[in-house]
Amino acid sequence: MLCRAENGGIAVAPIDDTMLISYAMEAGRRGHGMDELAVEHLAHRPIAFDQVTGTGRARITFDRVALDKATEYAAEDADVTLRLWGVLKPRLRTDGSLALYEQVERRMVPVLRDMELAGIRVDGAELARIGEDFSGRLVVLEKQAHDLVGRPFNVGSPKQLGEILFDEMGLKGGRRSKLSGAYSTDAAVLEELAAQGVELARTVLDWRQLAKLKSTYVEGLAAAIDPRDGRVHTDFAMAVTSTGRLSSTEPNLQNIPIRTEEGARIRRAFVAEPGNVLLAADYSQIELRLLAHMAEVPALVEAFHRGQDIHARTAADIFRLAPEAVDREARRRAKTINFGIIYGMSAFGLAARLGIPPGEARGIIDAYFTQYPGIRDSMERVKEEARTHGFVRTAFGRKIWVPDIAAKDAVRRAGAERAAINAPFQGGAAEVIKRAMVRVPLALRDAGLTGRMLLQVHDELVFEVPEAEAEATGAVVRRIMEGVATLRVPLAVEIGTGRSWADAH
DNA sequence: CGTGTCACG
DNA sequence: ACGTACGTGACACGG
Repeated sequence: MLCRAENGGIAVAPIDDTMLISYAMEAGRRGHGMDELAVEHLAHRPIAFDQVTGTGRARITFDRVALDKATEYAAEDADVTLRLWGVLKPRLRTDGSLALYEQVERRMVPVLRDMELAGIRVDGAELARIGEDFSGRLVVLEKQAHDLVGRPFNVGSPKQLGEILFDEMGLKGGRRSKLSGAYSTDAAVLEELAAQGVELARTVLDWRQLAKLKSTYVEGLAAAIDPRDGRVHTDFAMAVTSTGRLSSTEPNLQNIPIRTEEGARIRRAFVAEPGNVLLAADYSQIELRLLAHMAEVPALVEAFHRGQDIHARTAADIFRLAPEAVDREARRRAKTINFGIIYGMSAFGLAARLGIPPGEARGIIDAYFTQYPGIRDSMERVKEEARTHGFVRTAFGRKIWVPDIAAKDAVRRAGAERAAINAPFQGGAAEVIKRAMVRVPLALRDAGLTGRMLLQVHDELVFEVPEAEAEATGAVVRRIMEGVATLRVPLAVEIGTGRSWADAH
């Protein structure tokens, strides 16, 4: 990254970044780190960091590396970066990716820097209380599991559990994994057993949920609170995913629980500073809106313009029901198939999700494509584009490479076809929210508002704002987020505020 | 350190 | 006959 020195020489707003230049052109095709780019574009393998600092136990920090070695390493780093820039920068224009890079990706760097620096307040005392509660319940569940089996075992060991369920207890439904030959004991398997009345399965499911929440979130999050400000600062990665999405690490703040009551307690520990509220702004059904737009499906376009419940509308269309005849089950099935379409599903996959025979699932898919023929055509075009060029494009022109589309192995190839179908939706949504992210902070400043953008969770932005500014901030955020793209359907944003992240939904 | 599992969108 | 919905990251287990 080539940067202007500011803030004590810490890079904040790049002139250019070879990682992002590469990512703008070749997402999905390779990694974008300097070493990998140097091998690919300069036929040069840079000095390994491990080689300079030592490996394993011998590793030392860079400040203790001998000056001549440190100099060589650092100088090479600068040299390689400049040479990569000379090769890659001119390609952006001919590749057609210059606008994506300059107007979206590069402008995201200082935006994400501000978000990472700001962090979000997490109530450590509340996490501790949740942890105490979970610990007590885990002890009870563990004893219950041991009693059901008749002896102690490690509830957290899938291997031991599988052998108990399928060898000792002789239960049916044991699927052995291809690689290790171990029985699968994942949630789908245990839910099936629990439905058959196997008490141990429900106990383990409950234990697993609490154990997951306790180790990853209660303890992991508590350890990540910066004692200097009581806040958690994630690290957003801009060039990791194959689709244009961000990712978040150490800690990952893009997978904080919400779906269960126990999970929601964790999210309630994410709070605003006194006098402030958290404001959450979510794009409503953004991937389905992109589907309606890209496949030009008249019924779906109309439904979004009218503000209809899109899953209920789909249910009415494919099951041939009057709108008032759509019950919860029909809507649930339609919702599952709508998601399935976006994921490039198979009849088998849909059958597994709905718990129905594959033949019946096939019938539902046929009805869907009969009702919305534009979607079938659009999916075929996308697969053809992938086979012809090796990449697909989002509605805004980002190339997403799908190298496995040419794989000899049919299973890999089928997986690549599903990824190719999904990429324009997932990648298109990622671009919409990135465009909003570069505009919203400027718009807030222009409006004299002082709130800060803290988090992005794929279709959601989280802000911390003074209570008195909440309403005005929501109006600005909505205006920008809904206005960043003009599609055949409107973009809709749902906004909520509250003392905690859970309350903001 | 690979595998299984599971948290999110 | 096969394996089966897209994209991530973190943790525990066990060799």
